[in-house]
Amino acid sequence: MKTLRPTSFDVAERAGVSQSTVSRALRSSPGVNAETRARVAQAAAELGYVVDRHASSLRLKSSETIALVTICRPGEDRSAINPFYFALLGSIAAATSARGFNLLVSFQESEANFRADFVRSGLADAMIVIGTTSNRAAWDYFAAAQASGHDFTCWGSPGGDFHWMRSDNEVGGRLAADHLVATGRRRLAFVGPQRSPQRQFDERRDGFTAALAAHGLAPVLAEPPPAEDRHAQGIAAARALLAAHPDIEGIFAASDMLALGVLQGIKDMGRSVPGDVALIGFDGIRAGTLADPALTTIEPDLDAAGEALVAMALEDDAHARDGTRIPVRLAVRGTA
Amino acid sequence: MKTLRPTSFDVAERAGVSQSTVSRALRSSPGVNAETRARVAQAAAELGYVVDRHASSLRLKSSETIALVTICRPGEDRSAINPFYFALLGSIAAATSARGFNLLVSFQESEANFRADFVRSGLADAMIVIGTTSNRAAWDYFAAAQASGHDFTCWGSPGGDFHWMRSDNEVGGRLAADHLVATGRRRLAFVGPQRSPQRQFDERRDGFTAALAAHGLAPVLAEPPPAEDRHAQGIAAARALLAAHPDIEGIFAASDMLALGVLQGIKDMGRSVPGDVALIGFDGIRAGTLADPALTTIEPDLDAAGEALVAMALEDDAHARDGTRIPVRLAVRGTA
DNA sequence: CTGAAAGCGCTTACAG
DNA sequence: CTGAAAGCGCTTACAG
Repeated sequence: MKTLRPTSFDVAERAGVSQSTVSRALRSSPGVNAETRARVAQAAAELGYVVDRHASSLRLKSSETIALVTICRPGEDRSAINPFYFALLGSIAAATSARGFNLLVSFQESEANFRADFVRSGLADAMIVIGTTSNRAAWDYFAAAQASGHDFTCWGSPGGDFHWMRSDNEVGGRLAADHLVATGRRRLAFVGPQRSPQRQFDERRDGFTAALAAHGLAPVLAEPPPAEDRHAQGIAAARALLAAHPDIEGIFAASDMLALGVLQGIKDMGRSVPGDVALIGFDGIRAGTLADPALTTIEPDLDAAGEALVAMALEDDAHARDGTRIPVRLAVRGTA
Repeated sequence: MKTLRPTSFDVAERAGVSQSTVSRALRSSPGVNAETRARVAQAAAELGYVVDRHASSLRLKSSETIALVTICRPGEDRSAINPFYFALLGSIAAATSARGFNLLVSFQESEANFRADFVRSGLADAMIVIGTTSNRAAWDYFAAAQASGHDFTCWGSPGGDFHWMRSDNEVGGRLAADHLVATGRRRLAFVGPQRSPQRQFDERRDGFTAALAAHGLAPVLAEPPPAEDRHAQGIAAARALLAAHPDIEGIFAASDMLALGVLQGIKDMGRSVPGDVALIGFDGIRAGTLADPALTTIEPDLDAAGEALVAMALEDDAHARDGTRIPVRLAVRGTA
């Protein structure tokens, strides 16, 4: 029942001008008589005319869209994706939309749906890759894709020689250390992957350790045991940590999902938070504010992250070069 | 530094065939010699050739993409979007990708970025609209858009005469009631909007009420007071409810975000969960599993929801007609 | 300031 | 089974 979509020729006929004039008027090209322009706009509105983006993009060789791929864990249920990536997706969408661009999203997890040709097929002008760094096959695929000319920008430098953007992790680690020390905690621990291929967790740990060293302190470093997901890892890590070091007074967890598990683990061990043990996470995910008590965390400026990723992918911002850092802040809530 | 993207003419030259043959071979049209097809595929691979989607879509008049718009609260931070919608977005992405379609996403909140012309501009073959029902201006805009011929399918029937798909809310309400009664609770309450323009919350309440009536019981109906978001509403609602009805033994909240607030509110009143008060939510969001205790909830089958929304939007499933219900199940966790 | 025409890179009906 | 050619709906250099 769909009526044939009107073309610029239909608008031209109705406005009594040529098709070229319709195109110029609608793109607000300079040098179109104001009255003509109004007549065209009028006719277009009456017909419900909208420019065909395929014809337009084909001609202009630009689609004004960004492709965003989110790497998932293999077999992972979509609702189990780390909420941090959904929040990042939202901020990328905002930055994209602010430029009048469209956003194409793709969740990828295995050979069955790996894809990196969004730019080459003309579908997008640039590609951004975010998501879990634990999917080795996915990152190998994207490393190979880059080698064969598919360019992209990613979040968090998951190994490889990628263009990346990430939080100011070191400063975040320092903020966590300083806050814990300022509130009187001395026996501290860092819970996070110690041998991750990516640098993010290392940076958080190093910033934490360096700031503590300035106070003559050294944290216990706890590697979370393998488990179903970050949350489960956090629970197990906290239990083991408190069993081995009953005197721990403060914990800095490498991410909020891990921290939420640690929170549960601390409670499981019969300790109170923040009374017995203070806790600080990293990411600023919404679920942290819903925890009991609400999670104190290091929060990256997500709006800045979305904008910087898009700018860098589009290469239209000389300042958004490799290694730019997204500012973070300490969000003091209930756990520390 | 980007080399000119190769076209089908380049592939044709390299394979020693005509451009039309390249197109046929790559689209696996019938009636192409196997050996020719292999030679073309070979040449395409060597050149890193990928079909230009704009040229292809222009010709085929189909883009094989779905547009998904998510309505946000005005002024809402992207990370504050109800996680249920992110999960739904993920399942829609999965259903879309399973068909080899692309997904274009757009978060909209105010006049500044309302847009409904994805199909008319050729960018997408169909449009799905999800998100908060509390943004009146947005739904007025989409009602007007529909009136002027922009068709779409939405989640939850937010008023208007839309094509919609929603959970089997009544059954969900019944499951909650039966579980609460089966575990010995008699003094029960429903916490949720009573005068919402949309029917979803009413259906959950009605199912709950009807099932209780069969046991000769009637719930207290508590309208959450206005507050910043659903979570804050839940906290306030639980406090007021328990102050007015100290003998309440079980609560069914209209959504998980509300339930998470109710959980906090119950604790604030010095009651234990589920010891003193049992609690059941609705939606099955991830944050519920992170609560302490983990939230018992009514969980819609999101995979089915994504698939049904896409099928209905594409009108390629005779069974996915208006009014189809997505099955729900009771997920028993810690709060009831 | 406006119009006629070429061309973006495909797909497919029409010949052979 | 394969090729030459038309045409999808735009944008813009070229004339006027």
